Amino acid sequence: MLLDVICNLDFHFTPEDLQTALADQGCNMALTTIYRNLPSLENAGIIRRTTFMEEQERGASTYEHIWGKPHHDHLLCQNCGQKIEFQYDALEVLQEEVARQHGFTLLRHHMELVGLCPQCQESAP
Amino acid sequence: MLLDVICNLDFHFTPEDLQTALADQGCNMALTTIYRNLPSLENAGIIRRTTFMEEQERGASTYEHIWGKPHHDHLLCQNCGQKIEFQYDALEVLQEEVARQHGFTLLRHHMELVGLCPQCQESAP
DNA sequence: CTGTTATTGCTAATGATATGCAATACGTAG
DNA sequence: CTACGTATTGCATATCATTAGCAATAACAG
Repeated sequence: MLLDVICNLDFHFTPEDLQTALADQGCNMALTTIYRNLPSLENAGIIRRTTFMEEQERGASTYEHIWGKPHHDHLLCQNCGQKIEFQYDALEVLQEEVARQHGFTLLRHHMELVGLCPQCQESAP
Repeated sequence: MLLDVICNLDFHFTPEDLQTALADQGCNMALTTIYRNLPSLENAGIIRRTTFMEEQERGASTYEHIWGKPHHDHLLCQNCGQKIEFQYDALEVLQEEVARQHGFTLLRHHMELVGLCPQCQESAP
């Protein structure tokens, strides 16, 4: 049930969002239970915790489902909060390069680009 | 006093680290006060909050002082927790490029590369 | 059907951070 | 130097996300 709801959510969600979505499906699950299950789903590679530095002051952490999706990072509008997924291989290559320069083996990364989306540039220039 | 201690700390610190460091200097400051002052220092561009996705589960957020230092990102060893600062302009250029492709004006970014440092590669291969 | 184990919900603990408020330090005008 | 208004502090307490304890229930094997 939890899995099903997660896979039908299109974007970033908090544990509470999940609870609401579950309730909408007629399934009343305690928040505790959700919190207890999220780590398993994360380890299983079904969801990923994506807390944005930019928003993390106060508020629950967010997740997104990544099952079957290719790796991506996010572009975030500081004004409207809109999040855009992108994939840019050249960036990944350069990150590898940086790691190599320091003798590191790169395992993963967290990257978040913060700016103004086209609409917000117009409305607040 | 707070400022002085911060500038003498070489690396990432939590609010509690600050309290300890202050106490070492004979200055007993309540944690509350430290929490109240950190945002000002952050707005003033003296410190920057650098919570690592990789470590954030449980535990206080960390800051680093950036006053007078050039922009940099971090390479983090997942095994020993060692943090290395780096600067790699080509990466920044590509980030700009990604933003442009999506019509965004890039304001800043948060990037954290996670891997294994040279020492930890040997000891845990 | 019955005993065993895993999962749930509820309530209460935890830990980081924020807030209310009274006490104190500070800065300035006289 | 002194009196007063403002800003800063400490303390105790609140808040909020997350976790842990535990008893009740569901799932499941024999």
